[in-house]
Amino acid sequence: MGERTRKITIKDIAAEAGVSIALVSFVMNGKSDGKGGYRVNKETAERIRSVAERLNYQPNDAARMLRSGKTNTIGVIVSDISNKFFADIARCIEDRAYKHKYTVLFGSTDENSQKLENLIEVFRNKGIDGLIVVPCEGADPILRKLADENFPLVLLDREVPGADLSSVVLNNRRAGGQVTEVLVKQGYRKIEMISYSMNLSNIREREEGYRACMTENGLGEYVRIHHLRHDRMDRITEILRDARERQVEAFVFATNTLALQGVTAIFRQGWQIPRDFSMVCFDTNEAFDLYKTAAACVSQPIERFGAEALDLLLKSIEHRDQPMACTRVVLSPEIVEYNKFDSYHKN
Amino acid sequence: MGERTRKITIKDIAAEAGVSIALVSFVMNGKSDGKGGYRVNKETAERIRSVAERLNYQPNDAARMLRSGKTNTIGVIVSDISNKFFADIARCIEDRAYKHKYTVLFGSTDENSQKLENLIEVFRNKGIDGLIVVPCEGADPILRKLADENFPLVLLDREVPGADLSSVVLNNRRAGGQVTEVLVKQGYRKIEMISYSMNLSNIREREEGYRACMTENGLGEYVRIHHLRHDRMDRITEILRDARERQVEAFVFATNTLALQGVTAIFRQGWQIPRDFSMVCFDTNEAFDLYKTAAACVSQPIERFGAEALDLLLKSIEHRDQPMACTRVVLSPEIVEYNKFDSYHKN
DNA sequence: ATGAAAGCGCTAACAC
DNA sequence: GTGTTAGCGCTTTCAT
Repeated sequence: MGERTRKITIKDIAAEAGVSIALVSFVMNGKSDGKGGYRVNKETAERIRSVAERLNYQPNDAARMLRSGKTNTIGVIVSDISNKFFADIARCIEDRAYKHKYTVLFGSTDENSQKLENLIEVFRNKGIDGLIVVPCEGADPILRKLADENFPLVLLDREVPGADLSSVVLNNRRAGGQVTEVLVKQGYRKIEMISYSMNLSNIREREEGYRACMTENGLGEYVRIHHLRHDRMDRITEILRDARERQVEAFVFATNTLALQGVTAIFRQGWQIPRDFSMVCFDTNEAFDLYKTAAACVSQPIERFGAEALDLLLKSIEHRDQPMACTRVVLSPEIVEYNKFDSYHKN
Repeated sequence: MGERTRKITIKDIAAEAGVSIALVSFVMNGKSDGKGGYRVNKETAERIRSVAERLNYQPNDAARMLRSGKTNTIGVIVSDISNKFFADIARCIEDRAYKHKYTVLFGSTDENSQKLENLIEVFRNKGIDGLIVVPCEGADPILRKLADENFPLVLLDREVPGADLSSVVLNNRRAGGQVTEVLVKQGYRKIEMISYSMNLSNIREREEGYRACMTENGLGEYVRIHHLRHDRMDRITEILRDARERQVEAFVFATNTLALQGVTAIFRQGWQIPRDFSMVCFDTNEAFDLYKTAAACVSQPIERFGAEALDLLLKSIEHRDQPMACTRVVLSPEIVEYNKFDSYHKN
């Protein structure tokens, strides 16, 4: 024990099997079967394979990469990988990528475009074959540059308006409208929205949806969207206090994080839900789920997000030579209503 | 646009600066400053650096790795990266690793030792310099083999009994005892534990802590630990029904996942907390936090988990030559009590 | 203080 | 069908 066992290389296999390293390489890459133009004797191939097996041969990815430029590695950059929504998607992507023999590198921007740029640089040095990105504010020029190089790239969750980039997003406008409608149907009128000040496509569209729903229901006069800076979430308390005075009845939270902050603040004030305020939000969490805090949540198809993004990326990696075809996948939201009369917790 | 701009290599820099590639390499690796034995003319070094900057040189990690065997990449394998506890730790490790110029590869075992083995193989082919692992059942032989090769390895959250491996774990026994004690102090007597059947060091120790606390408080006769298979969580409902009949008063849940399952099942039965049952658990979540569902939670020092594990690993990578020093870091739990009299939600 | 050169392990074009 | 060989970009020893 403690001995370093030297790594087995194709050279060792070649020697052991009494063939050339080229043959080993072909066999190990499955290029021995007709198509590639190279046909290796069936028995020879079998012998090579068995020797490789016996010696427990593991190809050296660095060498392969240096030579072929292919790494079978992709990068996934999200806002915050510890955020449940992104963590779940990341997990789906990882599992699916693994099946395709790809390894995934993860990174978080914390909504900072400088970090995004750094991460992309690091990842590219690692030789990733492609990239899935949740763009943050200010990401546009960075991503455009990538696209101009024809680098395989897929946007997730948010888009870069005006850029021809493949993306997988939710129909946020519809989701925003439908979730607002739940409140309207329940008879609330003074419904306001709590949102981020960040200029992100998904947020803007959710706001659009809210606004449209309100207007269509003749509640245009009550439309009001509060914009929070994500680094100044504490401001939410004063917004809520003010809202309470203005007798606002319900809120649409543009993200789960906002909703969690909001509900926490509401409880801290001694107010209750839905006694003092009603609410709906995007995505769910243990609290809203278990206690039916929200009147409704937008449920996003996590698995499809991951699957579609990865498939799109792999396709784009496969066809790097051809001029990039840009596909836009728009997923449908599902509205989960927590009917208060079904609630475990009688009000 | 659309043009592939060929990657800049040290060769380009050398040509542009009118020096040899060796010199460029030295300068880029900071080995020009006295110590390495190689001293490069200050002006030459400056010239090289400025050319590299101007051409936006990015070293090719694959080449470097092939040549030097060092990748500046580590692997982190947990049970499930989408689990909040692990996602949070992963994020800490990633951030900290990044500062040390390391990249992190993540993987999930789903408590399956076969997956663990596969992941380790894939990661090793990628040439990772070291590994942080949350061992699952059956991981022992796999990890021992790694250790025998003197491969830099740090265990996280759980240990492999009897193996001399570095690890960062919680004082689970103490945590289990202290959190049980909260219930005892509140006057509950028929306190049972809901745990996993998996043979994991952390789980076993939490059970120990519960048992010890009960015994010390003269409640030994009530000690009862229910073991659930993690793939048969639905069984929890019948356990709860039975417990209700036996007039069990409170539960200690061995993990947050178990607690969430348990509380969900309790609510489904129309029972309430703490009216019908009281509970304590490990880690927290939005629901327990917001609604003070649990009487108390064990709070684990997430950041320290990540930091200690990474530091230990980096140290072990640095000293690969020396016989592995095995360090065991045991972190202290913190008990967060949700005093029901402070609760926002009057019972 | 600087340069020449030998590979790391692998792929793929080409020769036999 | 199989073998030979030229690098991929980099680090590092040894000359100069």
